[in-house]
Amino acid sequence: MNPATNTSRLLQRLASLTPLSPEESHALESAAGSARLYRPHEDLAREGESPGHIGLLVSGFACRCRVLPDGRRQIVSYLIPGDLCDVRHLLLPMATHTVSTLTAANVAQFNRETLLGLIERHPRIGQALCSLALVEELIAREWLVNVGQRTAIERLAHLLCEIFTRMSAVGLSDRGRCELPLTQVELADSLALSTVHVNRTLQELRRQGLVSFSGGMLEIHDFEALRSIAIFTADYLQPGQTQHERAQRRFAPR
Amino acid sequence: MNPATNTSRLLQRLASLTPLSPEESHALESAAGSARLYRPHEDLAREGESPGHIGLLVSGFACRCRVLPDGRRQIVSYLIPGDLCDVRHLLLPMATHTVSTLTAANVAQFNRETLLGLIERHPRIGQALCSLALVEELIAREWLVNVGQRTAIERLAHLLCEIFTRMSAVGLSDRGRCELPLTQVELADSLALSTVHVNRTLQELRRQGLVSFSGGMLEIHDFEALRSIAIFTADYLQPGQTQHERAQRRFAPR
DNA sequence: CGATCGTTTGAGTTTGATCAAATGTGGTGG
DNA sequence: CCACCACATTTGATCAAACTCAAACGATCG
Repeated sequence: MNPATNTSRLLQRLASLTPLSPEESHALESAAGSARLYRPHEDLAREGESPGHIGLLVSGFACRCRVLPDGRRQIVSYLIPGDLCDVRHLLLPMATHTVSTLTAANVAQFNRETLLGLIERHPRIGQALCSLALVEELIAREWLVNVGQRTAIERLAHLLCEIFTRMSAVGLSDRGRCELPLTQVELADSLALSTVHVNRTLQELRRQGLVSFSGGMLEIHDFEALRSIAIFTADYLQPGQTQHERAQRRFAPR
Repeated sequence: MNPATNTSRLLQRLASLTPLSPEESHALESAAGSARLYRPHEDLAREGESPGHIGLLVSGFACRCRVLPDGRRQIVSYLIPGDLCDVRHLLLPMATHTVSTLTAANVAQFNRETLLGLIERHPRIGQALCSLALVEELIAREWLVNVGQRTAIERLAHLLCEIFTRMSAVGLSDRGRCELPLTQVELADSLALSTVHVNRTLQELRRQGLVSFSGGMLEIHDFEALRSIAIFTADYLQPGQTQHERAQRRFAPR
């Protein structure tokens, strides 16, 4: 891992969806504003507002969530380094979800107008960003399947597989381990389970020797077994790959 | 309602997101291939395949769903007239969901290359289509909140509110009524409930005098009450509107 | 050294699932 | 026109996954 620039993880992800020329990459890179540091549990965007810039999570974790008037909360996605807070605000003015940091986080800002101008000159960049948004949609759909059809243990296993795979894709995993600074309350709000049940389900995964999860660190001891419990496939995370490429890498992603 | 052309409902929806010039509209209109008629329960796209064209549902209903290897099925969205089957295949080659008709359906085909060429000449069209995809993402997220946080009766009420609002937006509702050719099995697979429970929940909505639903026709007797049970707001369906516009129309959508 | 936050454990409850069967409702073909 | 079939809806009875409530335990921190 070379020392990451603000945009390097984003570019890494874009490259796997829509190949960008060096100039295009560079143009995007230089459009990024300097990063601002946020503290844990600060809001990056609030439901109903229309921010004038697009944030790029450089480091740290954040989540996107919706809260019903009576307090029920559903986390609808996690943001990891390299994720854009809201590509959709380029085109749709109003935020329909709140985005909050989970940990301290560095967020680089793209000015909305600057980015729109950039896309006009480099349509490929627009395509790439749009692809990124489409992948987010696939993830949202997979979460729906998860919460709708899988049992508690399958759900949890699936979430862990997904996050680990995404972390790996931006070089943030190492020998089966990655950072994962989530509390059981947050897991519960993601999986639509109670905290108590998440706790027991986690214990079951530990008991089976599949994962360790404590101190903000996730370690997967047996990815194949976890994946099989979860009925997880990474297709939806790498929709740019053809079947053939995927087959070749089947045993590679660690 | 003037006699609808193949693309008129699509154009109607696009107009509310990204204003298109008459030329742009016309260009898009003439890019549409002739419609093909499908029978009920035919697949328009299959998981894992990469279709060479983009379908536009001209009439009829369809659904997008994922099936787990053991048969559990989650419907992840409904397609109504004016919806594109898969904008995302413009950029992402592989289908991650199966799309099937629910009723007989007319589907106009856009050739993928033609449409990409069109977008190159008219970037605004690209923007508009991208916005459309973003709205689908918002819908998917709302479904996640629905299945994750709402009770059975809230879920069902929410789904009915959503579909009715979408049907209204393309001129397919009339005095509180719209077509809705879904079986209770399909409702169950959308809401992550059992058929039996959907049946009982529907009865409860009927008992409260809120809706009628039979023979493929939905009638909402008290939208306000239904909406209040569902904790429904249409924000996510009309994200192009500013707060102000929405306030003005609050009492208008019928 | 309390205070706060997160995790863990136990006991009882509820929502919605499952199973099984009865009752419509169209369609088809004799 | 009726017998039949497939499919959808409805009802009843039982069951289980996950929830709620309550309390204890454990870290971390000013």
